[in-house]
Amino acid sequence: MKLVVTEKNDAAVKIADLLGATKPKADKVFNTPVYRFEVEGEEWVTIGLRGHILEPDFAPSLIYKKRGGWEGVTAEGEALPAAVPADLPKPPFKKKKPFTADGVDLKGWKMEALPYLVYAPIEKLPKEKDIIRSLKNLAKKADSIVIATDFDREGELIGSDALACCRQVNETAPVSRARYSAFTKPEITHAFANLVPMDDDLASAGASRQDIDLIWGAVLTRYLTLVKFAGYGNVRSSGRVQTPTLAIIVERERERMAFVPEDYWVIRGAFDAGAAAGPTAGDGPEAFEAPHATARFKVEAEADAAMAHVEGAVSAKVTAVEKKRRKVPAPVPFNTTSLMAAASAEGISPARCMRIAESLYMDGYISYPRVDNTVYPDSLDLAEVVNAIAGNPAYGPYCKELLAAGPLKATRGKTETTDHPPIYPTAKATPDDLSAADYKLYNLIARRFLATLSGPATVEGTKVTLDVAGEPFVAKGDVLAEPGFRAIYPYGLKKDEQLPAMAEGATIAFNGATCTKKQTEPPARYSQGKLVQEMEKLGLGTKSTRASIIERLYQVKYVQNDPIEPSQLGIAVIEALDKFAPHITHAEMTAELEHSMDRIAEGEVTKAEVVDKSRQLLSEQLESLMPHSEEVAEALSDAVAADAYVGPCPKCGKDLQLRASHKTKSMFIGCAGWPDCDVTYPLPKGKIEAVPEKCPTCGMPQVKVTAFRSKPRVQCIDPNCPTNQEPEVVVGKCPACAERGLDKQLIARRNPRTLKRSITCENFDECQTRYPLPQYGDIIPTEEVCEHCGAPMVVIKTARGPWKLCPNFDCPGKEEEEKAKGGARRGAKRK
DNA sequence: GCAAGGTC
Repeated sequence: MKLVVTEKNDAAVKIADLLGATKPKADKVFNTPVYRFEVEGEEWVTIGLRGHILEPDFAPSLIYKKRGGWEGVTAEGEALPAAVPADLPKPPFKKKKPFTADGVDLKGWKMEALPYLVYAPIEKLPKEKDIIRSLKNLAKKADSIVIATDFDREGELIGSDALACCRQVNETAPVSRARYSAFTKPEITHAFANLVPMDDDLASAGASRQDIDLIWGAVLTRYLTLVKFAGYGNVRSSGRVQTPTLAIIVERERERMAFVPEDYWVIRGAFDAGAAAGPTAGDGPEAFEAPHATARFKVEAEADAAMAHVEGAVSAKVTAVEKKRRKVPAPVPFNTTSLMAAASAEGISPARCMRIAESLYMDGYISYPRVDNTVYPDSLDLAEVVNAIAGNPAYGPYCKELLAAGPLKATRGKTETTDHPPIYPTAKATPDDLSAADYKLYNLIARRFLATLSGPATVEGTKVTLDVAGEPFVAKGDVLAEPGFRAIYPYGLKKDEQLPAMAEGATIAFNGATCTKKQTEPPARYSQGKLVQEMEKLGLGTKSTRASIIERLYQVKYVQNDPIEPSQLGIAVIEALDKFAPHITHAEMTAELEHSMDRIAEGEVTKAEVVDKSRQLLSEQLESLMPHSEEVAEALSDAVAADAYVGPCPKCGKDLQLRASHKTKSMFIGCAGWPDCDVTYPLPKGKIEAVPEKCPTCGMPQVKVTAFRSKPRVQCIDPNCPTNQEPEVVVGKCPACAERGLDKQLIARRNPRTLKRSITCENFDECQTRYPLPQYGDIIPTEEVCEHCGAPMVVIKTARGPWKLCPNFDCPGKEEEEKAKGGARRGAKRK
């Protein structure tokens, strides 16, 4: 039997389909799907891994022996050579942690252990135990093994790990490597007819990346976390990719802080081409505004002079009319980065974009979403794809036009790789097939695909120069003359700015001018989409990891909001590392690593040499960091306090801070003077941010509250402040009391202690009737009563519009509603 | 309790 090992299940399916003389039979080994088929009478089986199946970790201890010096020990008790320098101080042999009698405990997070952790031996541990079990089971029976993982460095490493697992149970089966770069019959057939040996050097290059990432990440993360321990769950992480990424964000923030705004003045004139002289009503169809030809006056006196010149003028002369047509080229095919950037502009974060894309891919709606390629391969039948999605009525007519216009020709991007095709739709979907968010992304991908097959858009630009008492004004208008790809791809399209028709030499009405003082703006913060592009430019992360790395920065609270803003903690981490361990804060570390890996792959250096050199460098950086621990600790705790600060405590004057309750995992405001001062304030659900402005009514601090899917609102932290008082609203009669012949009122009110709002019976003690209410929105009673449970219906009026509901959570009507909704939408079904 | 890289 021939065993073929691929990187993912999908690849195992495709290879079986393409090579099998017989139709492959889907089977399972334990819980892992495998595919059996025959080639020239021989039995073949393909198995898909799940990416890396082994994971590096530190061996549990580092031992110093009086004879023989340092030794690493793996979990199995095998001695490993560790590149420990001879002059590394001997650990104090105490029976106390972190140093055990045997040596240094590498699993315990102790500051004193860090210099040893740098040199800790690393072993590879199983990560996907189920898959490894299935793989070994097949390998035992294999006569030969073909490693058919992806054709890149990580693929070689994944394959080499898989082979190591196979070798544990089968030492003799011959092994070869299939190298392919597309799932097409000719490509796969060729790869299996021309098998090559495994490239151990390339796999070593990948393994050195793993080791270096682990060592640097673990040492610096533990350092930052321990230097000012803030309780479990407060990890201050650092890594080869995330830290330089954070540094980019912090650098932009520094530029913004250092920015000195400059004043400038803008003059805008009001014109009306419908009349020969002003003043006119100025709101007719031919009225328009145009700025002075000097877009920005840097000197106020000059702006004043221009204003003085046009003062009293009632007409303007059209001195020039210029029309220019320009072509906007159709966009190029989507790869992962450009998809994330486009989705980010539509309000979908890169991480969310990739989660949705993964699920669309798994359900067969789009092609493989992790690609660098931006050129459709020749093997992709474009017309077939167009036909496949034409069933969506929103695309149908456009698809017809495209197909009727002759052979399809697609735009090409700059990156051409052969691993996967660019991202395109693979099946029709309509808003009824998908949840709203899934469809939004699908729609973007489908429309982008059609746009890449379309012609350019033609924009007609009109530039009209006007003269008002010797002062030049310039009116500009852009109109989409020929939509081209814009007919199907409206993303990022500017609205038409149509100027009224004007002839050169004509006189039109001038309705006066305004002069406005403005200030130059600092460079903008990065949006998540822009940051992904910047990371790609700097070689930070990969198509598969960038989104999750940005998400990680949010998770550890180094950054907040979108556009991305660093927290004080994020800034402090970068400042500390920049000062004492600058290597980790720069993208060059990755560039150097890439270079070293190329050399390992070429056989010029060994993995051990590269990793040892990196260890030495880390050791130096740690040595410069350790003596300044007090300074770093103080900077970090000051930053954390600054991030949490909301204002002064009214009782003791110390800082009021945002805090997380350990018990309920919710946020509240507490005094830094606790336990001496017991002042606390409750907070509503949602994201909370401190704002500098005090409450205009009572002078207490305020917070910005962003509840789920609603607009942010600023509110006073004091529940007793008049601004937080809501009138109690009588919404109707209590149905439970009515049943017992009592006439009791149901009242909507907010509990000042918990801030929760509910409808409660005035006779609650006896009848226990209470209905929960949404946190925000005005409550408006109605005369109606729920047909299912008899509770009074209420209308909630929010910014998103009013909606009527039965407040009873257990109302039998709710279940029916759920049933009616359920199943129709995939998104609802999934969660 | 760490990283970054695959993939679910």
